[in-house]
Amino acid sequence: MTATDKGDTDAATPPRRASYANGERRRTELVEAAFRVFSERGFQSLSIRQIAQAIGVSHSLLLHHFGSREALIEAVLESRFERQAPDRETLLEERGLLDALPDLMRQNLELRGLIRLDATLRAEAVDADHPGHAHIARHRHNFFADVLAHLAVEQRRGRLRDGLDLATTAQQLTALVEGLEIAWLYDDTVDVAAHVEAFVALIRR
Amino acid sequence: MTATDKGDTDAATPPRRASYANGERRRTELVEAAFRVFSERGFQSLSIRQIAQAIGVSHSLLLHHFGSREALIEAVLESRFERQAPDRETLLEERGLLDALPDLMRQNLELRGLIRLDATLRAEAVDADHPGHAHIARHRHNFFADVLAHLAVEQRRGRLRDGLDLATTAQQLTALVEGLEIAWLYDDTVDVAAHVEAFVALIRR
DNA sequence: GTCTATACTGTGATAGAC
DNA sequence: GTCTATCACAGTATAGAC
Repeated sequence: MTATDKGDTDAATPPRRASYANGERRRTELVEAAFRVFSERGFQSLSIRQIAQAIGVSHSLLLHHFGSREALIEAVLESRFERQAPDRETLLEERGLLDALPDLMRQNLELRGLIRLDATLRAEAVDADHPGHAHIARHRHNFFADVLAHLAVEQRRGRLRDGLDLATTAQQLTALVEGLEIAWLYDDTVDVAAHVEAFVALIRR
Repeated sequence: MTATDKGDTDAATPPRRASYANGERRRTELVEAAFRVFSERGFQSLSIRQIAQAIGVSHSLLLHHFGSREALIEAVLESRFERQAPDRETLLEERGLLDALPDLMRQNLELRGLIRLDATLRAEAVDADHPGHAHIARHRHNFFADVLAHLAVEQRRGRLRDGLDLATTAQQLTALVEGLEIAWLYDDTVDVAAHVEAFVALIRR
């Protein structure tokens, strides 16, 4: 990450591990470069040639490493989720999803391009034959399952309203989060976190 | 429509109104044909050439009448909203938005392709320079304003929970509707109408 | 392994013939 | 009004340079 990385074996010549080919390293670099481009400019309107130009390589190189434009986008998405994962887990365990969610969303909204990417891909990948369909569907399902599990915990602790249908509530919360992202993209004065908080207050007893 | 077009002073064949050209008629036919295609197959994956083929005309003809693929899509969307408008107004006035909304959504979901079109366009037109941006933004804003107005009425009648922030609630309901459409597109067992109903119950006293 | 040049097909759009 | 070229650009695939 940092340019000042002196420990270890540091060198002008890249250190290689046995099992990882250099290709892996280069690929990661390209993913991060593309990540930066996407965060600023989104990806929807960018051709693979434009992306390559912004990074400073030929478009053929990107194709060589990723195989297709979609695969490149997927790789960037994947890295994005991984990057976020550690914080996410900590927050969830310490404070519970319902309380941590607003902060999690506040944090996400710092990367406008990425939110746009999520939202666009989500809508676009609805078709089962879209290249990113499986990836997005899995991600959505995992989020839904997380919400449902956390709701169950909250209910067991008696912190939810009586008579609440958990599956319904989980579905509502998922839809709310996704819908609010769109609303925020159209008007960034929309306070996503506050709306999520208000919903949580609504289902608490 | 007419192949026999000699001169408009004398020719008795097609009765024309002064301001409406025949082109208007043809355009409407094409919109309806495209509407049928979109309803079944969506539009995301269809090129303008494929749309033209499904209708049985050349792709240039569509371009001639609409100017661009986006404009064609917009025209179809527009006709769709107009088609729905009368029912909508009646329902809203008779029963109030909060109660009518679930039925309205049930009705909409009969046209899967159109819902997909709405959802996709909404995400895609987030960019201010997207051709459909103004159209979608206006439509979203109108819906939000409608919801807000109806909530105010409900509140005045004392039918809402105490201490509810109407702007927040309106934003939540809008996001919920849009988010649930996405959820339903990924899994059509999701009961959109029921979830909306449950949310309404949550904010009622 | 890393990278570029180039060619192939399909896209949205335009110009002009009938 | 409608169609047939034709355009520049897209994503992709391949061959080959270092």
